[in-house]
Amino acid sequence: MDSDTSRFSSRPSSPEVDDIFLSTVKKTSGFSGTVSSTQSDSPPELSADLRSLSSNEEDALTLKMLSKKDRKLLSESELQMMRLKINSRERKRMHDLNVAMDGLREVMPYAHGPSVRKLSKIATLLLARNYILMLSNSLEEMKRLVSEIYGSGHHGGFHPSACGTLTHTASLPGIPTVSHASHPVHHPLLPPAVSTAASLSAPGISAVTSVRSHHGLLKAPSASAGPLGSSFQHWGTGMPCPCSMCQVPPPHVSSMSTVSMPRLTTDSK
DNA sequence: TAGGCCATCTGGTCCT
DNA sequence: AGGACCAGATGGCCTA
Repeated sequence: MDSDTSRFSSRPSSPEVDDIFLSTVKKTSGFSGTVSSTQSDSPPELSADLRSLSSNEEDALTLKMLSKKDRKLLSESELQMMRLKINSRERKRMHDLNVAMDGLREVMPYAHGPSVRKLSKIATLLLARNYILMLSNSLEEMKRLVSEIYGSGHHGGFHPSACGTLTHTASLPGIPTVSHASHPVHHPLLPPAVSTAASLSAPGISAVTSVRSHHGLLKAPSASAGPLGSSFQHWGTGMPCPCSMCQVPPPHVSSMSTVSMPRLTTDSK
């Protein structure tokens, strides 16, 4: 957490500390509104701004910031440095958040590249949520099918739904080892399920365009749960995927899109 | 040009 | 007391 994440800032225009200081000085020296750091590109006259720090607005600002005791103990320059320190922390915190967001984008099943516009934050979160739901459904489907396959050949000796792992079958006598690397290839579900993430790249792009264009991802999730839910046409040669997940989108997906995230659908900023 | 997205500043609140 | 977290405000950049 204490790592220097400012190096990974997705915003190349992220200001250096000196620029931040200049922008803050610039702001507190007479400008009433907040000053975005992007405005600090042109270096102001630092010495002149420092001399003007004792303006009425500066005083009002510092008076609001601190208690009477603090006002007595701290000089204006100390208050200024404290404000810069707070700003720097907040900036770093947001940078860390952006780094985490970039990390999330990297593992999301949508096309990455210079020609593809980066997912917005809200689109990244929504896509990630749908992706997790889709993977969960894939896992459940796999469990169910494995249960059907191996459960029918034994006398109730296998209960994947209870055990929850595919590798459990390895302990059964006479049953070939089943693992993520060697699952049965005769069933149509498994290859698509494993390659689902890669095959969802195109839907990911549609998610981007959807959000960018008319926020379809945010306002009206379809019955197929948005870009991921509507994109289960990953089964080869244009034929629909035979797995039940592709046939029947889970109802809770769309419901959660609107119920569990009300602010996303109603908050218009 | 309007709207979306974003970074930053700022003050308030909560936690350790 | 200091730091983390949050939300509002503001302005810049970009795109349709």
